[in-house]
Amino acid sequence: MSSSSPQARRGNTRQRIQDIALELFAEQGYEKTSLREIAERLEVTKAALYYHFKTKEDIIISVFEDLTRPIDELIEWAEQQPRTLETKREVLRRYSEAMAAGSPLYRFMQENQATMRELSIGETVKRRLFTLVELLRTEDGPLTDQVRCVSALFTLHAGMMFLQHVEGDPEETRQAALEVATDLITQAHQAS
Amino acid sequence: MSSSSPQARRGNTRQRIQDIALELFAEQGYEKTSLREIAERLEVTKAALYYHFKTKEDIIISVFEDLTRPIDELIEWAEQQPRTLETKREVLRRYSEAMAAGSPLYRFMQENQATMRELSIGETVKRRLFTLVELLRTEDGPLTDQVRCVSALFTLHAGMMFLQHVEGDPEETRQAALEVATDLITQAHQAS
Amino acid sequence: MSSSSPQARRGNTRQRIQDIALELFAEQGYEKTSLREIAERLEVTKAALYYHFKTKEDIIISVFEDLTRPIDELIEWAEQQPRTLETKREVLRRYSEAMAAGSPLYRFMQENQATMRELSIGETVKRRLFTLVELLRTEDGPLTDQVRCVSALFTLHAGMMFLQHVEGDPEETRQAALEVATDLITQAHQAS
Amino acid sequence: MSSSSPQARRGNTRQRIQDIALELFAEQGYEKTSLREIAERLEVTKAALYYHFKTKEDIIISVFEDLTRPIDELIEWAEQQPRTLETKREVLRRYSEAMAAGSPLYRFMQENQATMRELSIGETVKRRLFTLVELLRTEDGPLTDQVRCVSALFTLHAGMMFLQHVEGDPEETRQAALEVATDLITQAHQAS
DNA sequence: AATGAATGAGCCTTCATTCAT
DNA sequence: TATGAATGAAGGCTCATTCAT
Repeated sequence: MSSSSPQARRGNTRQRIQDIALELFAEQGYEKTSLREIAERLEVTKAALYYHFKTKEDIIISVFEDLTRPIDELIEWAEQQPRTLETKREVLRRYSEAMAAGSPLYRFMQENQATMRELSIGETVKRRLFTLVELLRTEDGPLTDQVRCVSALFTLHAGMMFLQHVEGDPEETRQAALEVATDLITQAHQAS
Repeated sequence: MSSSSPQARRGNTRQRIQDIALELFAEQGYEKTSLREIAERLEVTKAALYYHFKTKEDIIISVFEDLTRPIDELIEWAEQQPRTLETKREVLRRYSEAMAAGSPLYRFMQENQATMRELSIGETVKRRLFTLVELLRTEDGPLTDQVRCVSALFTLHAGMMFLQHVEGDPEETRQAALEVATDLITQAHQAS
Repeated sequence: MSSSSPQARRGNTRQRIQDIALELFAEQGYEKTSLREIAERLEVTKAALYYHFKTKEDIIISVFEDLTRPIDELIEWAEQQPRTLETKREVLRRYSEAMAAGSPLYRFMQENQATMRELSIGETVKRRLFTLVELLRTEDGPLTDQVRCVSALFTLHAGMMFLQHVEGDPEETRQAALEVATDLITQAHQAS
Repeated sequence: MSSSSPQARRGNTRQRIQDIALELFAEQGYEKTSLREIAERLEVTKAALYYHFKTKEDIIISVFEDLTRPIDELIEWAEQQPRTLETKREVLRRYSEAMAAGSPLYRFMQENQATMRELSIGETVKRRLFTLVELLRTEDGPLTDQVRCVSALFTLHAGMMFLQHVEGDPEETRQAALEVATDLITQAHQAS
């Protein structure tokens, strides 16, 4: 699998910490995962983690920043586009892709919302979500249409998290979720 | 709100523990809430908690059992009904109501999924969710329709959790979410 | 020496922690003394210390408060007396006695000044010392006389700390230091 | 003050380490100052410190040796002089000057006595102090006169440390302290 | 019905130090 | 003349839990 000779590990310890940490955080939750555990899996000492990251929180923050950059870029892009239906569809498409690419992180965020709220990145996540909704929704439309936009986003999440446990091919499921989500914003868009 | 004179508290300590515990668990998360904190808020000692509950987990379990009974009853009822659209609508309606009635618990479960998975009740929650989906969905329909059913459920959740932070009147929002969810299963139902 | 059967220790653990802690702090310094060490000497666990005190700092603070009360009382008393030479002599006399009574603490404070400065009590100590000087000195006298008053106080400290290592009978040394200190303030008092 | 361009720093790193270390040790205490902190202030790595000094203790020792040489020379000189009052006065004068010249170190030693005791130089300091007292005092005189000699030394210390926080011009204060100290040994000398 | 006192395990973090490069 | 990467030991502190009273 991954090379495990001490020489081969040189120079990429930081990356390895991020990988293992995310894996464990997603699997067991943030608070239930101790730095001891992460260190053991990497066959280094706890102190080595502190050479690369200032705190436990720092580890998840760094992973977060790496893996959510696409979302930031998506938002930046979308803010410059006209608020057309096609733009909204593209937003959902790219959002779905970004989630698929960083799926363990998104799973982590979904399942550790209480933790996220106390983390310094929690605020960022929240703001980002609101901005995204803002980009999808139609101002002054009926309440149900606002809900449909939020629902579209949550459908993508559901597609990633929940549905994967049930249905068959992940990619196929993701596409189906994307279709349903697109349907929802389409309804909302056309109503107004 | 609740009576706070020492005499008035006599005999209902168990209930008070459950109330405060749920409040704190929902607010700060399960692991971040210590028994010390709960005890302090109740102005009793930690040891007193152990008179009423065997473990920390026991507290949340007991709350869970009290507040999710309506869901169990809903499932029992639905399983005896014909799989008509009207039945499905009724399921959503009652599910939405149950969530509104025990909202701190549902918020807790949503925001502490990682924790729930390790708790003994986690399995129950999961099974219940699957059963609910089973009752809503149409077998052998296209994948998108299956997704729509799951999405309907998640829309109700979104209506409770996320939307409350944004829109105005909670009850109005809940109704809107219910309407969107009903729409979704209606589409799914009619397609087949 | 002290009773060491578990029964006999019941109920006075708090006191025992204070005693041993002060002893170790005075012997090895504050930072060099770990809670583990204190706990081991008491044959309890570290956690037991935390039942009785909120932090390590809390331990030394509580000892400090117990053992410096006489100084506070002395200051209160002195502030109500006329600023006569006799009053000043009495201040020195009682100060010397208070130090003798709580000598390990005073040794600790003298030898851990850098630490004291960071502790919350550091400020108190400093203020108290200034007040004491204020009570002894003669306003508007020549600078040398001000120095003599400070010097008198330091002579008492020297009598406690340094001289004990050298000369013979502690009590005799203390009396000698007191005499020299009294001489110093007498000179300062009469000059003006 | 000190040149800070990288080129200018070449070759005097050792000196810079000593300077910053002493500054921090005096400011925050020995144990509270970490090598990381020193390295950061110098904008080098911790490992660089180990190129110049074998251990943390080594740093303070080297500073100590540089700055206390005058005292050693003073003692050597005094031991060859007749035990006259004039000699004693000269001892105090030069001692006071040496302290003024290396004041951060002397402040450090005063405020970190507990630490000093564990350091290898602690013994040296103590021995030196005893020798100094020996040179000032009059053998076989009454105990109070012995105390006066010790008190004279402590007065100089007080003049450096404590009084600086209060009175105005440092140099003036130092002179006043020297005068009081001289008075004390004069009394002691003449009594016999 | 509840308290006082304590425990054992574990947590995050920091430190002085080392060594190959 | 220094750095990058890591270690071993320890530190202060918190937690869920227990039990005699």
